[in-house]
Amino acid sequence: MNDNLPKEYFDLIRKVVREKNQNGTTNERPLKRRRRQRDKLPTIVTPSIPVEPDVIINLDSDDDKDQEQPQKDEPTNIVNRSTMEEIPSEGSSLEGSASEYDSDDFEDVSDTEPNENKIKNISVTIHKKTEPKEVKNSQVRNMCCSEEKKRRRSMHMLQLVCLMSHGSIRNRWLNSSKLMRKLNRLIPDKTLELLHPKRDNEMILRSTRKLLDGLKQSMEVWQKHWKIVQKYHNSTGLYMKMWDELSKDTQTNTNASQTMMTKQTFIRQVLKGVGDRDIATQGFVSLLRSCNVNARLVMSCQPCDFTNLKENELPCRTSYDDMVKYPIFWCEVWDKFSKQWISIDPMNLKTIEQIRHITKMEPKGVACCKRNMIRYVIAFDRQEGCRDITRRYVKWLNAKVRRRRITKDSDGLQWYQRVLNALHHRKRTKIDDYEDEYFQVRDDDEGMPDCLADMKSHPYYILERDLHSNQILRKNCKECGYLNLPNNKGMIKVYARRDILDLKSGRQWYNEGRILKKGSQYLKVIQRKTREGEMEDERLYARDATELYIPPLATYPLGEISKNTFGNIEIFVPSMIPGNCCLIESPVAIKAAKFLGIQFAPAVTKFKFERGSRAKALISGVVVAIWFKEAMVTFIDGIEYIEEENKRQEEEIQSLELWRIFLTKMRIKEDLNNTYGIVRETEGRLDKVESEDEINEEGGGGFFVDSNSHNNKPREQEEANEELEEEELEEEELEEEELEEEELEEEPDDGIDDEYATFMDDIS
DNA sequence: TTGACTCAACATCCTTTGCTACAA
DNA sequence: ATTGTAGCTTTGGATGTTGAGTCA
Repeated sequence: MNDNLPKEYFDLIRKVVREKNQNGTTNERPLKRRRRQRDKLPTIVTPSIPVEPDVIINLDSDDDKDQEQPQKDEPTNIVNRSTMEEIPSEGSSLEGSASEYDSDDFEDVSDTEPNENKIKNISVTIHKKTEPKEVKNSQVRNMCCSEEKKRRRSMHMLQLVCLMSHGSIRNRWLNSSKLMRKLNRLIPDKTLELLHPKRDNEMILRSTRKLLDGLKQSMEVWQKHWKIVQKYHNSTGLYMKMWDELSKDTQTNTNASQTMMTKQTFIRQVLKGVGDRDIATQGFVSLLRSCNVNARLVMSCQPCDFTNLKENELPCRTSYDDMVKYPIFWCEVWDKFSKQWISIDPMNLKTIEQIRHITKMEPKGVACCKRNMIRYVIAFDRQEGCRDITRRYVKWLNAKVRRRRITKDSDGLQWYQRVLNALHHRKRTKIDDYEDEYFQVRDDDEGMPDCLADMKSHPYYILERDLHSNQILRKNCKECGYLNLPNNKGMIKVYARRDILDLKSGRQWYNEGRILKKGSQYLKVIQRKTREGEMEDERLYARDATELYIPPLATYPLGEISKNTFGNIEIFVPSMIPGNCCLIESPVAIKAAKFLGIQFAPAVTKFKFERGSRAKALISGVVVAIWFKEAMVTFIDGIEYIEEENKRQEEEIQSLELWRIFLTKMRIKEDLNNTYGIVRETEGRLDKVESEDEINEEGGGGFFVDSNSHNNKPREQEEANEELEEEELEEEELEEEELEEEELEEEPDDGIDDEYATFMDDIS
C-alpha cells in the first residue's frame, strides 16, 4: 500500500519528524545551532519508519541486492543487522495504513539512545562497502587521474617545443659555410651537373629524372662517406618514449654525463663521417645544400603520446632494428620542374620518393609504430623557414593522426601555431603556395574513413548516430557516402559535418542575447527534467529562427528601466544593455545609485551554480540611463576614494599604535636603567652601549642611561640583577599595556597623536 | 590481427534567481 | 516590527572519453 505513496510524501514526513525531534530532544537549545547538532541529526532521522529504507539506500549507494547480501552472509554486519531488525518491526506498521504516520508514532521512535546505536551501524556499513570497491576499481581501471592527464598534456607540449627547437638549431648548423665548403668536394662534377639539370621543355619529366639520378648518386656518395653508423647514445634517441620510461629517465639521468653536442663537434663528426643516423642524415642535407640544392631537413617529432592515459603500461619490447627501420630525420629536395618536394632517406630506408598518395616513410607494423608514431613532421629549409608537412607523410591525417596531435582542440592549435611562427624565419614564397595546393589535394584524397571509430570527431564527416541530442541534419540534406561495416553487417549512411544544425532552447538563445522570431518553428523536441524531477518537453530552435533581442529603452528624463520579475535586468551579452543605457560594474554601484536617487536596475551578468543544482544570480553592477553615467562614475569614484582614505587612516592608526607601544617600552627600559643601571648581555654589546652613552652625553636620544653605575658591580651580581629586572620588566610591560588599552578605548585618536608628537620630539 | 561492441569509471558540460531563524 | 545575515542544504544528470575485455 505504501508503494502508492509518492516520495514527496515521505520527504514531508521526514521534515516534520526532524522538526518534532528537534523540538523534543533539545528544548532549550536555539534552533540556529544546527551545525553542532549535525551529528545528532541522522539519529533523529534514521529511526523514523518511512525514512529508514531511504537512508540506507543513500548511504550505501548500491542496489538492493548489495544491501541484502551482507546481512545474510557477512557476520561483521550483524551490528548493522540489529538496526535492520529494529526497523522492520516498526516498518511493518508502515505497510498497515497511511494513517499510522501519526506524529505520536514518530515521537515514540525518536528516543536518543537507540538513535546513537544506529549512527554507528550506518557508518560501519559505509566503511565495509567502499573498501573492497576501491580495490576492485584499481584492478579494473588502468587509467591515470585527471591531474596526471593534464601533466601528460603539458609534458607533451614541452617535449614537442624542445624537439622542434632542436630541429631548428640543427638546421641552422647545416648552413655553416665551413661545413659546406668541405662537403662540396665530395660530390663529383658529373653528379653536380645532374643535380642542376637544364629545363627540358619538350619533356619536363626528363629534367626531373636527371635530378633524381643526381640525388641517387649523392646518396651513394654519402653512404660511402659515412664510415661508422653509431647507435643512439641513450638507446632510443629521439624516438618516442613511454610515460614510465620518461619518469625513470628523469630519476636516473640527473648527472650531466651526456655531454651536450656543440656546433664544432657536430661539424667534426659530419666531416669525419662518424655518428648516429640522425647526424648522418643532417650531414646529407648539408651536402646537398653545399651543391646549391634547395634541400630541407625534415624531422618527425616524437613527443610522448598525451592521448595515452594508461596508468601502468607493459614495457615496450620493440627491438632496435624495428625502431630504426623508419627514420626520425630525412631530407626533402625541391624539384622546380614538377613543382614538388622529393623525399630522400639516405640512412634508414635508403629511398628517394615523389610522394603522390602513399609513402614508404609512414611507419607500418605494430612493432615499428610503438616508438614512431607520425604526428608532427616538420620541415626546416635553408632560409630557416619552418613548416608542418605532416599531411605529405600520412594517409589518414584527419581520421586518425589528428586525434593524437595537440592541435585537436583550439587551444592546442593556437599554441602550436605560435610555436611554428616562432621558428619560422622567412617570408612566404611561391613554393609554399605550391605545397599548400598539394596538401589540399591530399586532404581531398583522404576522403571518408573506412571504419566506425574514425568517424567519431572527424572534422568533415559524421554518422547520424553520433549526432548530439541538440543537433539535427539540415532539411533535405543528402548523405555523402556509405560506410561498409565488417562481417557483412551492412552499410551506414555518412553525412557531411557542414550539414549539422546546432539547436537551442528559447532560454539558451536568450542567454546569448537572442529571442525567437514570431511564428518560428521548432525543429526538435527533447525531454528534459524539471526541478521537481518531472520530465518535460523542450522545444529546440535553429539560429535562423531567432533574432537579436533589443531591450526596451529607458524612459526620458526619468531613466526608468524595465526589469524582470526579480526586479533586475539580465545582461549576458553587451547587446542586452538597452540602447540609451550603460552597465556600470562595481560592488558599490547599487549604493551609489540609491544615494543619487536615480532610476536603476541591478544587473545580473552571470550565475553561480551551487550544490543541488541551485543557481544564484550574480549582480555585478547596475544599468542606468546614459545621462546618469557621469554622475554615477563620479560618485563611485568618490565612494572608492573615501573607502581608500578610510583604509589608509586605519592603517596609519595601527602603525601609530605600534609606535606608541614601542615608545612606552623604551621609556620603561629607560626608567629601569635609571633606577637599577644598564644591563649588559655580552661583551660585544658593551662597547655599543658605551658609544651610545657618549651620544647621550651629547644630548641625543636619551633612551639609554649612564652605565657607569653598574660597571663596577661583580659579574654574578649583575646576572642576578638581570633576571630580576627581566621579570619586573615583563610585569610592568603587561601592566603598562593593559593601561594603554584602557586609555586607547577612552580617547584613541588624541592619545595616539600626543604620543606621536612626543615621540617626534624625542627623536629630533 | 583488426575492428565493432559493451561495460565501467570518470571527466566534463549544462544547469540559469532559497529558506529559516536569529540578532540588531 | 523590520531588516540583514548566518547557517543550513549534503551533493544533479546527461553526455563524452578512455581502457579492458569479448567476439567475429
